[in-house]
Amino acid sequence: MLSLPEQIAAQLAARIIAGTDAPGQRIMEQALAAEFKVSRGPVREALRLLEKDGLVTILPRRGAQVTKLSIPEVREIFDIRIALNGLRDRSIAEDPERLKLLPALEAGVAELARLARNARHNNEYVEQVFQLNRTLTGALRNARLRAMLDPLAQQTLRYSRLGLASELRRRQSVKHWQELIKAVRDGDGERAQRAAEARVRASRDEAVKKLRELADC
Amino acid sequence: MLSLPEQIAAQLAARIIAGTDAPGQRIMEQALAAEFKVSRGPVREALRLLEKDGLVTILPRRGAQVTKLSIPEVREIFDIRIALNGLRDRSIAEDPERLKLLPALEAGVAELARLARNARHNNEYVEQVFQLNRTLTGALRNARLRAMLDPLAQQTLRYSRLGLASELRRRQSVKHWQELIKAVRDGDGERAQRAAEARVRASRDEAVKKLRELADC
DNA sequence: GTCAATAAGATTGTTGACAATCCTACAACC
DNA sequence: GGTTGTAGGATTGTCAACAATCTTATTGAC
Repeated sequence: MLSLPEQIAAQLAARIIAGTDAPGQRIMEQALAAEFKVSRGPVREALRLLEKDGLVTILPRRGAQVTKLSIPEVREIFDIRIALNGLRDRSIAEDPERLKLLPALEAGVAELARLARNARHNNEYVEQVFQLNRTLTGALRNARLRAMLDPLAQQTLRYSRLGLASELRRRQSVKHWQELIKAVRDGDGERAQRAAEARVRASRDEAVKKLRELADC
Repeated sequence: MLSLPEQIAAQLAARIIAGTDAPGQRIMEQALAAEFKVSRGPVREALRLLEKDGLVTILPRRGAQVTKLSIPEVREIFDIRIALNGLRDRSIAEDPERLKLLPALEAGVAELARLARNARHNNEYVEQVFQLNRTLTGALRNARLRAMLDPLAQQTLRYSRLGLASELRRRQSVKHWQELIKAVRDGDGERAQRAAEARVRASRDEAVKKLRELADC
């Protein structure tokens, strides 16, 4: 059972990720309280929860707004993801119980490869990458690392879509995932780490490139 | 000017880090509200702030308590620090403006080397390491990484003290810092990253070892 | 003697009202 | 014309009371 603030936060998060609430848009406590039929207390707390995940930015005495990321900030988040996803995939590859994860991982990557072949499936492809990441993060023993990774993945989800538009990139990405599977199977932590780092780095570079192109328009 | 919740959070944080409030100790909103002569609202928010930094753990409907870390959890935090301090020191070594940082870094490490020679200075030594880390983190361009690193360093501060008791360890630690200086001077990001990883890894292993010894008593 | 049910007290969660601050529009002045 | 100062409204910050839930102590049955 989710607490009242958590329920409100979840609904707002869905809106923000879906883009219904645009970046930079102001969020007012009163309005949300009226909408959800609660007082401002739980709404305040929900906004604090979303701030922790980076989806909302709170300015003292000036309220909250949907987080608006500049290109350097998107890059920053990807940089952190490179390091932490590396640690994650290394931990998983070195976990004695990693073999239990392999079937799900293989099935997920097979589906990914299928989606990669057709550009029309770009959104499904990105969604599948997100699910694969959730699978891996969920298998993590380090609860703190999990708590840090989930919001970062969520924040970059919007921007990841931009970077995977080309077939070349999707094929390259699938290769990285297949490399990870091998590393996990062999229990080779270093290799898993390198594959993860390369994967997220490629994602970062493409996202930044696409954002720059969009900014020029 | 710090907001009311921030002021309360800062005072509580100081207490927790100093050990005045012991790990596992229950924290009650009412009591704090009376002590700080405010209502429970700001206190609630202060506790949420401390939870974000990991100093306090909030259990739904059961209040807050000073975070109590198990040995595996301490290890988890150090593991994350290995990855993120690596990224930090690499970023700094590759920063075009890194040379501005060198004098402070060199002075700090020289002071560290002086303190390392005498076991009586163990607490000052640990404090100096903490300050050096703050210097580096403060120079970081990536604001998000900074916001993640500061709480992690704070959380491990208590446990770092345990690991640096032996002269061998202190001397080894100084070596790692000197290696970092060289890497920063040369702009060698990879080398800086490796030095940082080795440094924090050694810190982790010693802290975990000492905690295990303490747990046996 | 141990365990379970229950009731009293304590504590967190929520609410609506009040206080402090910020933003906007308009007017006076240089 | 542009800038500064000043109301008015809007919005966040704080408070104290009430509701919901949890903890603890006690009682009773087995």
